[in-house]
Amino acid sequence: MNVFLPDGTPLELPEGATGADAARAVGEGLARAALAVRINGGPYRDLATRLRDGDRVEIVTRDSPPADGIDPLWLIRHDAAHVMATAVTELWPGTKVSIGPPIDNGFYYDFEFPEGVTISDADFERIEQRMREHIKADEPFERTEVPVAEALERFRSQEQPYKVELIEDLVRNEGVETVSLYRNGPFVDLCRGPHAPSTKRIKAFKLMSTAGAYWRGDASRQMLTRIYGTAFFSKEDLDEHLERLEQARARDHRRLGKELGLFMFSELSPGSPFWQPAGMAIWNELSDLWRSENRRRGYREVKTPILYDVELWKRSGHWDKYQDNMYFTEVEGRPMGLKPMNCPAHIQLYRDQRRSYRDLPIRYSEQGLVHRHEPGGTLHGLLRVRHITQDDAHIFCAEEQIEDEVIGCLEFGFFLYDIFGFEPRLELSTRPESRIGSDEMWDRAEGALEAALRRQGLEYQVNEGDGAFYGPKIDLHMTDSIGRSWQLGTVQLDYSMPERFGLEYTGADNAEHRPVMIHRALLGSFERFIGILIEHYAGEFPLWLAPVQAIVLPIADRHLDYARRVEAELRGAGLRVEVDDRSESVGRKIRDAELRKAPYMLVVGDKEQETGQVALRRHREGDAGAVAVEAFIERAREEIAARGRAESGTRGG
RNA sequence: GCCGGAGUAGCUCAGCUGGUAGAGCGACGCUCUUGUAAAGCGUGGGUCGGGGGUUCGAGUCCCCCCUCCGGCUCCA
Repeated sequence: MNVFLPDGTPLELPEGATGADAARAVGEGLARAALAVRINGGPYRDLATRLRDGDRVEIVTRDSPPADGIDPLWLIRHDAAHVMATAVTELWPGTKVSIGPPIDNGFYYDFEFPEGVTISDADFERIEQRMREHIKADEPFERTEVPVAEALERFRSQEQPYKVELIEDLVRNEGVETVSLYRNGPFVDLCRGPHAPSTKRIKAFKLMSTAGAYWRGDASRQMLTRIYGTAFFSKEDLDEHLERLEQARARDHRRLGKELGLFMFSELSPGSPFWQPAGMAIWNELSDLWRSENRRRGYREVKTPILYDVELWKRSGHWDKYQDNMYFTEVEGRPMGLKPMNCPAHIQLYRDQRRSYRDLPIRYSEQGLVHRHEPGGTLHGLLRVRHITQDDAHIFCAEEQIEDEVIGCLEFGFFLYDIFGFEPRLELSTRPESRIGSDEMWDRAEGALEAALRRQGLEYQVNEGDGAFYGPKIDLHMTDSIGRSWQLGTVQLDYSMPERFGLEYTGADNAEHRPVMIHRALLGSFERFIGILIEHYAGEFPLWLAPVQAIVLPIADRHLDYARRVEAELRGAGLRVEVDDRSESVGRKIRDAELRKAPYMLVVGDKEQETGQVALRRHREGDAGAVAVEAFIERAREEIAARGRAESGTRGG
């Protein structure tokens, strides 16, 4: 028979030839490099797949493009997961296996170890050693297709309940009659495939960490032990990956927060940052920006209490839906709760007067301090805290104003993100199972958000069932330095709260109408946003955000007076400036200023003192020559006004 | 909340099988007075996360709790 290579060249092969045969027919080199085969532009298939006359055949090697979400690395990571399961089940007989997929940057496998066995990274060496043996043995991955009954019998007799459950679900949900099994060496796994031809294709791998993981992601089910690993086609690629991880760790906001003296945490108030002066400088810049932009866009700033009679929370629905995450106390015998959200407070402001359609939309903004009892195991530096300062706003508007207001919120968000060079992902979250309000309300609310997104031509992903209990929302997500995704902004549409609190406005028809509420946060919270900023800039803030914008470095003690005069002048110009007055060498002062990531170092000695200048040094860029103090001030002011994106802000991106 | 790991000086960390704690950096003092990424010498500094227990004796072994780290679940 004849098959055709990607360039159209025909290749003559015997009947029943496989992808591997085709590769070998082309050349020994390709046969050695071959990982899988694509037939007629289809998905990756095992190299052992039989070809048919007239097939267009493409041999997948490490450099092949992905297809159907699978790429060459996916293959060997999938292989590595099987090999790891092989090693683990040999080392700890009786271990129950569940699933082991490739993921971004690696793979994992979830196991249930025999009673009394716990695994930690101290066991990795043993497991890796055993894996290396299997890889060296060059064991082929052999696919067999077996009837469901046979597969069930096999895994039941081996006491592998998770595999049995997976097969039963495949039968129930997909009506399958056969399942595929893959064997490598002594290990047979239920697996859809595909796999590379043999274990030897795994050229470099490393086990990374262990974790608990619920079976099927369900917290009410068995907790399994997950082992994460990664695999590459070469030792160099693996080393490069490890190096990248190391660099990412260096920009972890918790580490930089400590190094740069931005904030701290105390055991005395877990999940609640203590802001040092340097961190507060960043906070205040952000706050100024936020405040002036809100004002410009027709928001009026308010401030509301943090402690309320629980009656309020019963009325709002938080008592029923959110109690477990709230803090309660008693004041003179009266049950009170700390606010986890600002909306009921803003509703009180709305209700303080009768409202007319002429007043709408009413836009209240607040840097609202809320407390949420986040479970202990979920706290994470500034990114997941219990003490949260939201850049909150609530818009009360008429139904026909919704679309414009939602668009206004999104545009505001993009305006802010653009300053930092952020490109967040949008997600539309729809009605959750546990909710308040009628289906008809939810239809309208979801429809309005979708209409706004479409009108702006924005790309978004739908998260079914992920909405707030009172309404659907559009969320804006960002990724941190080690690839974890965090929600920043949110725009939420709410028909429920206005109803629960009986909000009204008088329409042009002189009848009472019900307003709609839009809940909106753009930075999300100051805490989280600053955490993301620290990682984004790797602590090297643009001038306008830098906690210390310039450090004056006198060459010798006799220049201290002049240094202080420069300091006073810069401070008078509104700059955050310090003098390094230690009796240290210039080299030392520069080194320390560099480590503090100060954008500007101003060296002053005899020459500068005589001429009224400073010797400028830009962070990371070295000596930039002498300039007059006034000229530096001018330059700094311009840079600050531009918010410095071009100067240094993009470095962290 | 769940699984696993960790908590020793301000920071980074050492401390073997139990015998009353150590380094580097920082801090402080003195000397040096310095021209673009670490001057020299010296001095302090620790209820070993907290509480119980075992032991003649606990940083070290056991139990409980707290906090942090990596995940999982959750994140209105």
